[in-house]
Amino acid sequence: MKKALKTPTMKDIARITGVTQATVSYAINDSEYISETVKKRVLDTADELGYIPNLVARNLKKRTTNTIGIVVPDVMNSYYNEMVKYNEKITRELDYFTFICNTMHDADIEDWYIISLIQQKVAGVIICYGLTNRACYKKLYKHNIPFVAIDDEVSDEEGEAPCVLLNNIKGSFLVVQHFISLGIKKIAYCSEPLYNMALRDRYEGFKVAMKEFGLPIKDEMVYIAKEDNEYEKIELGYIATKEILAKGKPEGIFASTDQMAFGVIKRLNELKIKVPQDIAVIGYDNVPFSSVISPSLTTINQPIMTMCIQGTDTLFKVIRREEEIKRKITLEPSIVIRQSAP
Amino acid sequence: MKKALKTPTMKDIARITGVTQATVSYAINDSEYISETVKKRVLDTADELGYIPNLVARNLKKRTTNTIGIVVPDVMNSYYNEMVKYNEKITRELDYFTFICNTMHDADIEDWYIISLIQQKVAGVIICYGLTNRACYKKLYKHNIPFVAIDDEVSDEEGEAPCVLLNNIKGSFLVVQHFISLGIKKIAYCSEPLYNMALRDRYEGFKVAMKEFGLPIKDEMVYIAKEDNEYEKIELGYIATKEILAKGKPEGIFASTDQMAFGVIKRLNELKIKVPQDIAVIGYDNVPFSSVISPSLTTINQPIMTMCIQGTDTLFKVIRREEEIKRKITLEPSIVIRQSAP
DNA sequence: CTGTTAGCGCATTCAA
DNA sequence: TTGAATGCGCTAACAG
Repeated sequence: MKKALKTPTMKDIARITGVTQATVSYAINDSEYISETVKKRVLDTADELGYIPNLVARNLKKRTTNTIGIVVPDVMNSYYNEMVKYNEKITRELDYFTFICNTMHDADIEDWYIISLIQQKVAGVIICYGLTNRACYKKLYKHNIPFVAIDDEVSDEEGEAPCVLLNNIKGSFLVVQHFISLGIKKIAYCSEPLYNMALRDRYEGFKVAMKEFGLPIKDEMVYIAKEDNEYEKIELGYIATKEILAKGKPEGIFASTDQMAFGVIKRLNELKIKVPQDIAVIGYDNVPFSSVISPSLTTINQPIMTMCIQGTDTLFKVIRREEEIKRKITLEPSIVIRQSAP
Repeated sequence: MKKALKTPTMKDIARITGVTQATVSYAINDSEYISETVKKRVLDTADELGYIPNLVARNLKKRTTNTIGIVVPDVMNSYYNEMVKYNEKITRELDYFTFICNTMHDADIEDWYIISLIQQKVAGVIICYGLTNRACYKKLYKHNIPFVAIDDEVSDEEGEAPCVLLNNIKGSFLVVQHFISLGIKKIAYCSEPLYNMALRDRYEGFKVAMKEFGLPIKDEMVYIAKEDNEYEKIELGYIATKEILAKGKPEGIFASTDQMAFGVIKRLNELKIKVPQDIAVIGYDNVPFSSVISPSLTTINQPIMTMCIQGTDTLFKVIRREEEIKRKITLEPSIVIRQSAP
């Protein structure tokens, strides 16, 4: 059990200052039961020694940590990393640390991370966009780790947990509605694999809306990717467009994520098909780039900041045992109209 | 000191199996000095109880942890988050955990994170794109936390550390060279604030190359943002373009990052200025979107994957005390020619 | 106010 | 091979 050079501990400070280690602890933790003079002496030598508290020891003693885990499919995806950024900020401001858990929708990686987070004794976990491996929810629940799910619903059987939900059904409805308001009825749909509830709901919402407006859904106008391990999301949209155009002539393409929509537009641009004149395109997520691409992308905006604030807020309430919340919050999306479907 | 419900510990397993806690430890850690029969009994009850080792305790005992910190300016930036993703992957495969430290170039946040990482007793730190607060390097060094700097150089005075460097001077040279090969001599330069070595070197490289090719650098053709707290990078490029066009008529614009280049193109598109016919644009970083935007972006490619592998590899060598490395690795960039400057 | 004491859960030395 | 004992560095009763 070799180890780095020793860093000063409370014991060292105690020895030098001529008090007990407990007294040092009081001083460091600014206890009210300690004289100013002793405190000053202790803190001065602590300073001199460059003392930095050992959180591992403190955590062991307190039987809890000031770390949380954030589980996310892919930090490289614009939509997901926005979530990471906001959450990191909120968490940091509460003096908590964040373990980043990038799962790539892989059930085994999810499992490894959840187990490891439990071992690390994290105070809580934020799960963004759902877990492929549903058994993981049970593990967290069983081991008493508070968690919130953002944009995914956790059933009571999997472990009661607060959720911040987005009305994805409504979002898809807004898309179809907008297409129709443009006089577009031949609408194609493309999506990455239906990994999580959000994607399933978007697809479901599309079907519901089409039905509601009395429009048929033709199989050849729907492209749901099987596996995307080999492709980037953008590439997926590109491929989807190829497939769709090979089989039919839509007037509008609804991509279930902006990333895919970028691929769609890329392909259409290459084919010199005019967007939106020949084919209009609508995405979903309103990632920063959607306003940069040309034509700029009409898309569905999600209140990500609000989702994070609500989610983190709820998580910390549970961590602090202020409430035993199982509340579900549902937020509403809105449509952002830009050039690709004006 | 309230606490969550108790989870089973080695002691519990010991009591139930009728052995000592030490024996349980042997079994769990697969020690060679334990009989198969006892080991099986122990592991079985461990399983039954759903035992999960407490890493906090283990870490305290071993006086080291299996966590590292990754310090990065902004996970929402495509260029930076690629680094996070690769590093997370490599680190996870080594059974290590990653604390994400998002600094937004803020010296205070950097300081908070570095101090906290020391408190958390991380095994090492990966610093991407440099720290604004140079004193932080000294702290890590003083507290004996191994670290590597990626795309930043750490002086010996700040604490000797291995670095993975990129030849940013060369990258800028390639840009200027390419402009000239296109017959473009009136080249404008725009950059976000010169936070780190990479950005300073790119600017420096631009000046050096211009000089080498005998071209003048006019003040009005250079836009270095002062502060960008209020703006997104893309917005910065947008603003920079306004400023530059107000003062002159460049034939080419060199943006020090792709993000800024996107803003440049956005503005030019709005003004119906044709890219590259009227003004050619070259970025830097080769982020995934650079191939998606239209016109697609000519840019400088950085071997990010290699940087991560080299960086992490070096860090873990130091962590394992295999070598006391202070080596500096320099990688070379290359130009990717696309439509914006064909 | 300060010292004494007792662990937190685990790994590891030394005996047996 | 297993048990007993020790301590990692810290917090928090409790006693004085």
